[in-house]
Amino acid sequence: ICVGCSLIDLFSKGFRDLESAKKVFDLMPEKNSVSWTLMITRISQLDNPRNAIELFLDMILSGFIPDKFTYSSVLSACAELGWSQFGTQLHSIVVKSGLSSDVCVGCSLVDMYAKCAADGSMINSRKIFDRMPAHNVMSWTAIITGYAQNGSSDMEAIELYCRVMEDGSVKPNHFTFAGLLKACANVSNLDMGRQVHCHAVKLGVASVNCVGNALINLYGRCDRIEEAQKAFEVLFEKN
RNA sequence: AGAAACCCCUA
Repeated sequence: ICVGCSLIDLFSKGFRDLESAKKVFDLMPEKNSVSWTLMITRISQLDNPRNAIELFLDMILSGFIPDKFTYSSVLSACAELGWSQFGTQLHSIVVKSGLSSDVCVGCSLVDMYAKCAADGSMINSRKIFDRMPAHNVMSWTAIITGYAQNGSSDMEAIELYCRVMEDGSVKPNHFTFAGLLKACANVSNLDMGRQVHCHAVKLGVASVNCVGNALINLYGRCDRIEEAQKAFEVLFEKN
């Protein structure tokens, strides 16, 4: 099984050759939840989340028990498709399986509800977030980005960021800043954006592509072309 | 041996 999994990873991640990876998977004499999850994840990333979910259903029908790795991967596929009904079903299975307290699974649920809410409501996402027993930079980023992406409660994203800073136990990363700057741009809050920009510089992530692009977007929207240009000039990698 | 969060663009 270990050799098969390594081959699947080599073909899919290494050579981007999903077909060969799938052949190895299909020919494996014995499978376990690791090999199933690996194949589901790679199909979701390199092919189509829809096919990943199909394989997940095959996994269940074949009698294998998904674990927290499987659920976070499938929830992420579901989020990408915006399948809210399926997402809710997954949520209830996760709860029944006793996996809902895992931080990765919780993070995936927060993200799924944020992306699947038809009306852009963050209510379900926030409920999951508030009930999570532990948080890390990813769960904070997931909820902040959730508020930033629907555009109706960007101030909440900013308030959550303030809580992260007060708390002090979690260090924001480039993903956090990208989402937060998007929220600032949505409401054209230049003052807040500049403060956030300052923090990003202090933490050394202002030149990371996604942060830099978010800064350019923010300053562009606020008609600050010189500042946008400065953000562009310091990008590590321009594309 | 496997999982989760990110900007802009594509829209």
